[in-house]
Amino acid sequence: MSQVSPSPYADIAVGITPDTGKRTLADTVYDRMRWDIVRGELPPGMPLRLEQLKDRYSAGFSPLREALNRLQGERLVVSQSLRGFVVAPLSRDEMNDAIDARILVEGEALQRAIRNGGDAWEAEILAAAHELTKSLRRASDGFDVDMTDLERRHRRFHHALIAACGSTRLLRMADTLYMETERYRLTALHRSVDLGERDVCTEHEALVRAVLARDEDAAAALLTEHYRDTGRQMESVLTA
Amino acid sequence: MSQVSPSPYADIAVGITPDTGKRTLADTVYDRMRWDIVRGELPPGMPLRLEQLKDRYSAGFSPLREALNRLQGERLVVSQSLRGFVVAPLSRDEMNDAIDARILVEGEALQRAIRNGGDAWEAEILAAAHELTKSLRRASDGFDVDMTDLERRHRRFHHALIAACGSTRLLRMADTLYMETERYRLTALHRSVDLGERDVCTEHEALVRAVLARDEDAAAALLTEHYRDTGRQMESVLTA
DNA sequence: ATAAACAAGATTTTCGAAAATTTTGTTTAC
DNA sequence: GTAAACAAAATTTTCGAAAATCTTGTTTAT
Repeated sequence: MSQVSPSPYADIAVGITPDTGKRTLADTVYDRMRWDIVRGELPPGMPLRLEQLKDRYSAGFSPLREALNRLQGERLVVSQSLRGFVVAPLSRDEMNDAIDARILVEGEALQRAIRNGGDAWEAEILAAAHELTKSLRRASDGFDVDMTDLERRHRRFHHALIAACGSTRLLRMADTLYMETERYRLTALHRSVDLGERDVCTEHEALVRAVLARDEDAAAALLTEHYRDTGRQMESVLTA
Repeated sequence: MSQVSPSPYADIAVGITPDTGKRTLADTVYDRMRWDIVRGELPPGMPLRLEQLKDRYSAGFSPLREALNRLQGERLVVSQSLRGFVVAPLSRDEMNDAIDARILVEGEALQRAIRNGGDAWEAEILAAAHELTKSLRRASDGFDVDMTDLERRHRRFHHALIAACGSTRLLRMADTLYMETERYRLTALHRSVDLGERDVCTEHEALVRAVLARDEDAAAALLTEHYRDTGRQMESVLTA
């Protein structure tokens, strides 16, 4: 754990980031806060007091509130009128609900991508898989790996698989669900639960093979298994 | 078209409305604006100038911006940083994407509800169906029917079907997608395209029968057909 | 002791002015 | 005539203070 790199999610559509490169303060705060919540820097259940956020993000009330309202739509924060915002809590039930939804949405998206995807899609999958594998192996060999960078690679891979699905909605739902479930994985990692026992790289390879072979059902099944396995491993971390 | 009744969506979870009955100005504006967009009072593509909204909703910049940011998460408005907000445009592609997503999400939710639902669930479906049918028949008999009330009944019915699915996420996605597709239906109605040719009530009845018979596949198929038919009829309204 | 009533403090929400940025229109240079 | 440069107007975004509401602790009455 090192480096300074910012959020690995800066490109996510859910974020409603602009087409032009321009960014408002609210955009930046939104992005940073999202990453802070996903990685657990702002822990589940923490009350988000405006006065504190003001210092932390060097922003006034308006951009902060703007960011919080967006985050609410992605289930990363919850709010009660007149009683402010809280980092959305984590629970086993919520996790399983998120995983099930992810399997539904990404499963469908993957099948559509397999039907629609072209050469560029295949190429990007291979590129993303390679980049991820390298980082993962380096990490399991005990080297120091930049968490943010690893997370960026991880997301790039999962995004690449379904990128050619042809549906903006499915992609956006997948992005949202990715972040929701990632909170659990990163929390587990942080509490040094070894999720590394499995050979994730091999699972990824099998998935890529099925995808490139255009085997819809096999690919969807592998994806489902992949998520369920991860889910099972993470259940141990959660008390409720 | 008469009455004054407010938004029929006041209860929708997506809206992140509070547990307590309290409401902030932002909550109210959000709710009203959402309904204004869905029913086409604020037409697709319309730029949402803060100064105008200020008068229309009697609110300052803060609650307006808050509402707009939430609406953005539901794809009812789009924004470009520093260039403000616009009512999300309507297009055939978008409509079909929304319908497909709805079939995926509600299909799954319906199947789960059929597996989990109890007596109260069944009862609520019958109640909602009855209330909707009455209003629908009254309308087709040429009587004057309150649009907002009809819309409330319509949503109640579709919500009742999947209410017992056991997944907060699926319910929320369904709510969002409901509003997105409803924009097309209401726009079509407004341009007096006759969507009334079909006997929607009969379709509803068949669906209810399959659901109560706990026939997952038949119910999902009927739901799919129902949405696809409606979609086809609405395509005519759209130029692109 | 318990509960209602009240006051003080903390926090959220709202407002309107100020700052920053985009848009529109005009002028100038080539 | 066309395009760059600039100025004016319109608009969004941000700020900080004011208003509204919730929370906590104390007092008072029963």
